[in-house]
Amino acid sequence: MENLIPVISKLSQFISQMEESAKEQFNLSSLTFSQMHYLETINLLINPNITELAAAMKLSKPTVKVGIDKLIERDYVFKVQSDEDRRSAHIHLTEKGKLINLMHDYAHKRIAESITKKLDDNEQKILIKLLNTVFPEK
Amino acid sequence: MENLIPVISKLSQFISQMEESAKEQFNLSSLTFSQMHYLETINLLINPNITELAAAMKLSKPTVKVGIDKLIERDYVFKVQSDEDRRSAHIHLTEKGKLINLMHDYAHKRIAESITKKLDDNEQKILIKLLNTVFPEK
DNA sequence: TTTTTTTGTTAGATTATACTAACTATATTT
DNA sequence: AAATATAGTTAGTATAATCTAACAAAAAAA
Repeated sequence: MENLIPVISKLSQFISQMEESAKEQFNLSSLTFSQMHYLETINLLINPNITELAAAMKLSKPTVKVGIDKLIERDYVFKVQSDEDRRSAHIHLTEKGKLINLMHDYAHKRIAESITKKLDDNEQKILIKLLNTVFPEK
Repeated sequence: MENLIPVISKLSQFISQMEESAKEQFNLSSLTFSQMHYLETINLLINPNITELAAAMKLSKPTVKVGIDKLIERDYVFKVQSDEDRRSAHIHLTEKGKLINLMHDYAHKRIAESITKKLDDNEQKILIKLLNTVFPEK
């Protein structure tokens, strides 16, 4: 296990670098970190309302309200009034907001490319098998 | 390669989660993301001056000056006047500031543990060997 | 059908983060 | 030695991010 730690450290740094550079390439540098965090959490929770989003992000509801208003103004998200509960609205990502997913996908693809470039076909197969054991599908 | 992308995606998310939970455990939740970024960059550049730090972070010097003043006030960093150039000072992490390194180390250890837990001794050896091929020492 | 709870909002305040312009002191170049 | 450049600071400003308190409207519980 001790031998694994340093290489995890490098892997972790490498992933961060690739995510950072993907962010630049997708012109998402104008988003603050906080705004990225909103978009990522909305994506994760799948169209949450303000209350759910505030709980997940450990922020007050007024804080989240203000943050979402700004993201609406800039066309990253929109609200859909709920049918079941007329007080509530679900927050959705716009096409522009979904760029954040494409950005992550792109980063992951680039990371996968860098890795496969250094391994032959057989090694690649073994690595994929091992990682799938660690992170099983579903 | 296509098979590698989804598992990279999971790995990337898992690493983020572990870093986040390590941040909480090290009582670094009171630091903003921006402040974490200062500490990480100072660590990376090894005691930079304000000008170098501003360049690396793509921020103006007055912005960085204010940010560093706050980190000094909270005892995360300190300045050491340069001998060669009396205009300049190097920024160092305090023991409290170095917590950020311990935090990352801890996260990496936890990640390594989770991975080894799912693999037998032989599989672990192979994984370490493959990752070392991808990220060679030095 | 009242009462209570929940969702979201408004208002008002504080602190963090960022900028440009202008300045001082020191180094470097001419 | 004088002119220019560099490191850092100060001042002033704008916007982002956060909070608590108080409220309206709707839903749920009594």
